[in-house]
Amino acid sequence: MKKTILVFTLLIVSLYTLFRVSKYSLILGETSIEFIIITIAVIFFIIGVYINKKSLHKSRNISEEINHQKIKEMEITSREYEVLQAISKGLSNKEIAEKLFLSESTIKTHVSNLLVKLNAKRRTQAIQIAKDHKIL
Amino acid sequence: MKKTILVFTLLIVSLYTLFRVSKYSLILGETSIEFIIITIAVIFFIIGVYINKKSLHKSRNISEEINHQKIKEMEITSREYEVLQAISKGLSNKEIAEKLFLSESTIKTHVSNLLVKLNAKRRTQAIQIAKDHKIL
DNA sequence: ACAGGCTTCATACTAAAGTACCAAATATCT
DNA sequence: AGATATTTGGTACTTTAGTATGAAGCCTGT
Repeated sequence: MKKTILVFTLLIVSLYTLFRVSKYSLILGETSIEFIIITIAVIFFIIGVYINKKSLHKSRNISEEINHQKIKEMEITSREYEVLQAISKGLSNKEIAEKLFLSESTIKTHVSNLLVKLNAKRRTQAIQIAKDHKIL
Repeated sequence: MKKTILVFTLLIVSLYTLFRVSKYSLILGETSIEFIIITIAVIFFIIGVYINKKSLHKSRNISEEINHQKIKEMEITSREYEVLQAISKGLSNKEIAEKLFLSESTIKTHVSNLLVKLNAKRRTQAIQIAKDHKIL
């Protein structure tokens, strides 16, 4: 938000400056109209590229962000989500159990519940489905 | 390539048109210099946004493209790669076998070889490693 | 023609993954 | 405090995954 305001302020200031410069130049007869037009064109071309890059960058990150709303909708609990993340990293149930200081039985329970909630038959499918829903 | 040429051609034409219009307008005294500047600014701003969007789109796709070179380096054969893709979609060995009209034994062999080549212990880990190497 | 890699498949096995069902401790919310 | 959801864990079982080994047919380059 702050950046947007800054950019637009700079835009207005540069526009105003261009007015003054171009007018003085014309009155003094030193600069040709072609030069002014080219200058303006180049400046605003660069501004266009810059703003677009920024906005695209943001929207790209948003699209790759995790959909927390969807996690709630699917009724995936926080512990289950931790297990899901571990699965996507390629860990086995035993490894996940060690990582979270739990028994393998517990992990199996979580995984089983996850598969039902994600409507998956296997953990590999769960990864795919979770990524489709932008949960991972 | 063709599009780039088209865009630059349009750029030159529009620039030339602006020259003519601005000159006539000034001579005739009908249009203010401010209006011309704003027009040019807007047009080139839009052009900047457009070109940037195009180029970013291409570069983004390139960065997310599959690293075919890496596949060769890891000595993954074409059949093995097909199996790898199927694994990442969450299919079981049986399902992969049906999809490729092969026996489950064959798929198991391919998977086993894949795990060695990818230095993975499980198929889920293979997916993760493959994505890290931009093979998937 | 022959070596070498690729693909295919089988058997026999071990290891993980996943299901079903139950039970208890812990939070959480009203 | 009591209902509810979460988290944890167990047993017993079935299914899938993965390993090891061997073998045969098929291309490809020499």
